[in-house]
Amino acid sequence: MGIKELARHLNISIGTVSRALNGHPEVNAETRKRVLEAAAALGYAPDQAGRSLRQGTLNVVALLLSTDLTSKTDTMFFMELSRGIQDQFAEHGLDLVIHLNKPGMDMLDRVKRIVERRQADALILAETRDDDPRLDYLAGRGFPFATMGRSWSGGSHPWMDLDFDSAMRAAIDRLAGFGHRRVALVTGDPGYMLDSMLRDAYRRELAGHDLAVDEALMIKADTHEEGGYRAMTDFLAMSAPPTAVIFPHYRAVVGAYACLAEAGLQPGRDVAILSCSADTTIAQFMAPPLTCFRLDLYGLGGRLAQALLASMPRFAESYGSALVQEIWPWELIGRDSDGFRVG
Amino acid sequence: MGIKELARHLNISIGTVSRALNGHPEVNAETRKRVLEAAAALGYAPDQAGRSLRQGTLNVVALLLSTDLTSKTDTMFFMELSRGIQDQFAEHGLDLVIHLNKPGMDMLDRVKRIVERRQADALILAETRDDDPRLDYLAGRGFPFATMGRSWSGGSHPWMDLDFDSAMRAAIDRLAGFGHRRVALVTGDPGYMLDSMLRDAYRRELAGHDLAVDEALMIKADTHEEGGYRAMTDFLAMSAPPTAVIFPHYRAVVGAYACLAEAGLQPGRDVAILSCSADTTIAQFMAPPLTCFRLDLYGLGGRLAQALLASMPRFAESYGSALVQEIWPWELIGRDSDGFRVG
DNA sequence: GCTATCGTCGTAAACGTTTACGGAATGGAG
DNA sequence: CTCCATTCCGTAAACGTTTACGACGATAGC
Repeated sequence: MGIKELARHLNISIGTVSRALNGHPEVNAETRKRVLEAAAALGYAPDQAGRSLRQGTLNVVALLLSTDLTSKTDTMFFMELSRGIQDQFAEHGLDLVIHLNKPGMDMLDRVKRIVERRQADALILAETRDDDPRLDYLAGRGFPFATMGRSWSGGSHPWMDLDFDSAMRAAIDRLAGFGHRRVALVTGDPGYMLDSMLRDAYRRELAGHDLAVDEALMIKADTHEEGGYRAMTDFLAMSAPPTAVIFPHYRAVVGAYACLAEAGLQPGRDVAILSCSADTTIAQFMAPPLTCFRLDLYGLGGRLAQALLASMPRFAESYGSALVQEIWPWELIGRDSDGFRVG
Repeated sequence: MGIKELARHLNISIGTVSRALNGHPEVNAETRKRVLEAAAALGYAPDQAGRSLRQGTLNVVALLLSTDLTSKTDTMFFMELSRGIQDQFAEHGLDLVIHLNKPGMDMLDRVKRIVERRQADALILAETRDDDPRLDYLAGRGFPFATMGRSWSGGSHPWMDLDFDSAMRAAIDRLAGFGHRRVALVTGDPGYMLDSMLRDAYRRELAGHDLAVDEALMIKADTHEEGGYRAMTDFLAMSAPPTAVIFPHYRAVVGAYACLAEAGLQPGRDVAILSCSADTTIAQFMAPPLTCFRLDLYGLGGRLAQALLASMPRFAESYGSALVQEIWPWELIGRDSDGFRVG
């Protein structure tokens, strides 16, 4: 069962067995074959704890999800991302541990605990905030980590992010092409980099289309159904409501649709609705189908994992040690929720 | 940083330090206080690998999710469940590792690998199938595990499940009360215990209401939006379509709604739609709001974790060693998707 | 024939922790 | 004072693996 038993069974020393299993060159080809066959036959697999202790590594990477996922954000997004990350790690014998935090718990404390107790070899953070203290802490300790989403400063850690500028340009191009001039934006808390960058891109692209930026049309709301419902309610109460609304978070769109239905209005006919979010199956089954963006989240997760691996010394030989920071494009999928001419 | 350094810093042996930290009784109260204070001050936390090696335990429980989550099933369900499980485990210093499998991979192999490589101290399985080979394997090896969902035989392992009978009774009670006599059911693959039990309960409750069971009204479909769309399409093509349809999986309802909209029909007026699924935020924002069931998934996850703990020898002292198998009730929340009289 | 090199393998230390065992000090009973 | 029990603590072994070091034989160079 242990390596000792395997060695005894083969009349070989445990040192040689270990070397044979780990592919070290200084072992006879025939000996290696015997060892591998015996290991397979006896179902031997090295004990993680022993190996971890010896080489000071756990083969575990933790993914920390910071907000209350199920109630506020898009679980689909993170499931698909996690799958991509995990499959990539699996090829290197690494496990992904997803840490879901209780709403009240401080994220920095959580990170500190994981680092100090050596619960993982590396960390992946998501939903980063501007000036996120977690990043400084990890960088200060020299702990390997990567993030989904960049900071304003860029930073010197690996990350993947989305091209908000081009997405917003495509969105506003499309809406302006339909004749819309009062285009609203509903984001979540701008404390998150995601929402902050969306707002930034929105301002820039409006200006690029010679459209005035009306601060009243930039609403901050919760990123779930009820948030979207309330935001839409606010818009309808205006003296001059927007003719088009961009919802980066698709769950908010569900709320907005409900609000419009109650008011006897129809998305895609009375108000244009467009979502800057990854395309989900539900988007094409909404009534009317939702215009949003195509995004390869599975692939993105895989690349994020690779970027992290490249920053870890033990994988330097297979990945080099380049700093990988990528901005992924996404492609607009026009559907019926915003397809009408105005004015 | 290790326990050695901490001991040297205190002029105490490492044995005593270890005992002090682990709450053993044979250590002076004042010594214990000094140790705890120093540990906190120096930020010492025991190394998992060393501890694992010594006491042959990893403090890790794996949750195995078997189907392709994001594309086929309800991610919300498992996120909420996971949160409950994890929070419960956290109180005992256990980590929850979620293993997402690639669609093509055999589940039994995955389980075997986890057990043989000692990647976890216990397992939680979901989406069990009738005659699931994983259960036999684990029981045979004496490996601690629990399942979300029971088998027909009940089995001698801990599980949590839902009370399908009472839910189906409430659903059919309600629909029959509105005058419906042709009530259809759309489930996923009956190979899964969940769908199998739903079909069973459906048959029984129809009979209990003196309604005939028409096999043509029991459709098997994929449990996502497109599956619901297709099922609804099939119903509408019938010479005598059902006047009410029960969709256990809420994602399928989204597809059904879309199908009805295209046909110029309205849920809750032309066809009654009712979902035997946990209430999600989206359900109340559908148009019309969806009748479904309230379920405390977070609490359920916590109980499932406790049930598993009770089956593990090392936690016998805190949990006894009773076999915990519970069937949870859920409460129908009537909304507008099915609220109309027929006939 | 002596030495150097190479290929292969065994030995033993080390990783950080927990715990069985035994010892020292103390206190109380006789 | 002796003896025993109790309280507290130090010592060292053990968990399963990896790897630095050295050993051994064989081969080659001179």
